Amino acid sequence: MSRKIFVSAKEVADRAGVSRSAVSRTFTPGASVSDETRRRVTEAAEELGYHVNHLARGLMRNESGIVCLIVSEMDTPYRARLVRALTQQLQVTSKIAMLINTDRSDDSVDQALRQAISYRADASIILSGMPDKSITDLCLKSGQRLVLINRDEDREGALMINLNDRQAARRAFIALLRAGCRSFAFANSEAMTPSLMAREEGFCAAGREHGSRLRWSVSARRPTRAARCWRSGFSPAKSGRMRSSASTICWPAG
Amino acid sequence: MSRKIFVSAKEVADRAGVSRSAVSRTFTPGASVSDETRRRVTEAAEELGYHVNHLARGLMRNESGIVCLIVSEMDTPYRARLVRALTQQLQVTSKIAMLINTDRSDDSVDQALRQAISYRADASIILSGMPDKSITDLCLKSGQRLVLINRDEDREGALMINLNDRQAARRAFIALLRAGCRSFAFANSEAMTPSLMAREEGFCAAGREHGSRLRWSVSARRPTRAARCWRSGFSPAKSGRMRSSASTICWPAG
DNA sequence: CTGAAAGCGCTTACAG
DNA sequence: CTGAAAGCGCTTACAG
Repeated sequence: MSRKIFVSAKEVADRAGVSRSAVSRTFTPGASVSDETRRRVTEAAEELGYHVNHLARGLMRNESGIVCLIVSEMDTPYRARLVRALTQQLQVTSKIAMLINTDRSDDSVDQALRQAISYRADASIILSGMPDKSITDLCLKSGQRLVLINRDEDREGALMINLNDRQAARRAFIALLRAGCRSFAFANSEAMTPSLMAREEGFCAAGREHGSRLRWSVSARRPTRAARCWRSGFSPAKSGRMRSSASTICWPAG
Repeated sequence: MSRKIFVSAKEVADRAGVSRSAVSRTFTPGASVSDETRRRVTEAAEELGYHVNHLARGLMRNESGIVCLIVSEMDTPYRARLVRALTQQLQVTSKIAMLINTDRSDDSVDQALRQAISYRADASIILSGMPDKSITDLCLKSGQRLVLINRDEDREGALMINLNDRQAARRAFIALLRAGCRSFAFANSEAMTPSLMAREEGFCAAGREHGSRLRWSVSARRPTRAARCWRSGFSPAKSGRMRSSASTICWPAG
């Protein structure tokens, strides 16, 4: 059905009147080839439209050049920007990004990692979800690097990149304060993940340090659930509920 | 440095007491293997953490399973959503997306396509920019499929997916009209690409068909350039300029 | 159904 | 610097 016929090194070698080895060397930075040989090979390759087969090269070099980006809901502003930045930087270092979408299903991330292994990715970067320890161990054991971004759980041997939530929330408060806001509300989810709680703590702490003329509230993600609510002085006051489906929002209520 | 040691089919074969062929067949849907052999192979593979090497498989099958997504500014809402939908659908059909970022530089898209060829992608989907004919011809000739999304230029042999700009702009007008808007403005870029002009035409045409009590204006993307401006009855009236850096905007001005 | 063998397109010591 | 040769991990006729 699909008869793919890319030109091979052999064809280039024949046209240039050299060995396949010479062709290979010409496309390997640092390999020893005479200028004359290189010239003839390059010329022949150009005429034929030759491109090194990265599948075969990866097989031999034991290095595919592929880095998997594992992410869910990637059209979210934060993730979209992250994915863009990552793919760009990857390209700068001559790597290439493979993008794998995950969903809410349990083994979604595990499946993604299995794909990464199948394509012998040099590394996998996880932006969403958390895979089973058994599969991450296999990756690590096989020599694949693992990068976890903003993941709560720990994975021995993986590179972890985490946001300092407490500090970030603190800065957000200061920024709002400087902008002239004097009445605040902080809406949080009831998921109570470490990240969410750290943000709340950071924001609250900063609030407390800056006087008591502030209105303060913490609410639930789902409006149907009762929400906790504090007012004035950053201490609980009266219950209320808010409409919000976003993960975490904080805004000046004044 | 990076000693990668993934388990191979040979190891699985040894542990299962069968030939490498049997292992290969077990992981090839539709291949003839006895239940007993399949069971032993599957078990051994599981224990060893074996995963078919897609690099090698792609080499033999002459089908990598890779589809390249070539796109610039992918964190833009429209593109981010498109990339997400594409990667998801690709996964459903057992393909995998390779993401390549392009920028404004001239040969950016050509380079991306060269990457696609190097990895022997089964297909390339171009969301941004337009590559040289020479390189697209090479792709096509090599048997790689090419999909162009919303590209103005034509490329014989490539699958073209285009938005019906005229129709879309028409619908936008109707939607605004139904929402109760009675005074309209249409801001356009001076780039005058076929897409932009088609949108303008569609919007204007719909406007004309719905009476003359409408205010109408077309402006330039760059506020420093003089803008064309029509008012009342959808005919040119008075020049003006507008502040806008967006590509195309239309909004009710009343 | 099964295994031995050839071959995919490359890289890399090895000997010249 | 250069080529012949071995080998990467797989698939697929081929003969049994």
